[in-house]
Amino acid sequence: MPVAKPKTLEQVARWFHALSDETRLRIIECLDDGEQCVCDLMITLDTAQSRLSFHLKTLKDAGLLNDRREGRWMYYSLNAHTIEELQDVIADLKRTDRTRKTARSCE
Amino acid sequence: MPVAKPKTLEQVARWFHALSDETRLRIIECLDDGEQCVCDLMITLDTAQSRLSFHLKTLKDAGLLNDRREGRWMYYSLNAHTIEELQDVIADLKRTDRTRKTARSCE
DNA sequence: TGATTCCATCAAGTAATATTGATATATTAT
DNA sequence: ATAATATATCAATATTACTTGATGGAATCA
Repeated sequence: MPVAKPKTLEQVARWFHALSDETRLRIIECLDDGEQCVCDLMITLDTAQSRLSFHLKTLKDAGLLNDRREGRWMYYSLNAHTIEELQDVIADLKRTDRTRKTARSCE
Repeated sequence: MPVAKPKTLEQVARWFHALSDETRLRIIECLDDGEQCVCDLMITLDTAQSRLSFHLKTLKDAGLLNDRREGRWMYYSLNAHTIEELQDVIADLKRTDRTRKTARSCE
């Protein structure tokens, strides 16, 4: 039986928080096609630069994105490792056979 | 090739927001063992009643929990269907072979 | 009926996040 | 060096979320 590595609730909550915003989900959709520089994301997402920068930082600080400088451009990409960890977290929720158990009665 | 059903970004963001709080993650951990009534969750999580009620509502409104009344007690349980949908969302992020693609150069 | 239990909801206060416009920094071009 | 470009960061404000204590409703008990 594979046992999931322990991840702190704090870390998991941070991941989910990073994913809890539509703009950031749109960023992730874009990056799913491969890495992109900020200038391209600005055009694709039609978003003000400082706003985009804020959301990229939020995603990066949560560990969901990698970045790479090339000249004046910053390229962002998805962090595949974190995404796998997230997948594990959700998979753990499905582990239990929920049909079997009901609560003990409270009376 | 299975193509994921479209889920609105708004809905997905709501799911992730519901999961972005440590208290709510702890609730979900508890419910992973089967349904529980609020009074038991209060004891297990050592949480004030109105606070717990707030977080249960947040999870329920997001579609992550089911509830059921039995006498004076409310029993909450995980919504397995939503969890499967969430799993699909994360799985979609892994779809792409990311090693292949790099951005076109910006110069 | 009145009292009690379980829970939801509300109001007020506080904290955390997001948006906007302005400024700063790094890199490259002239 | 000066100018231009790409991006980050800051400060002010607006918005959203969370916590707490109080109140209210529904179900049960005496």
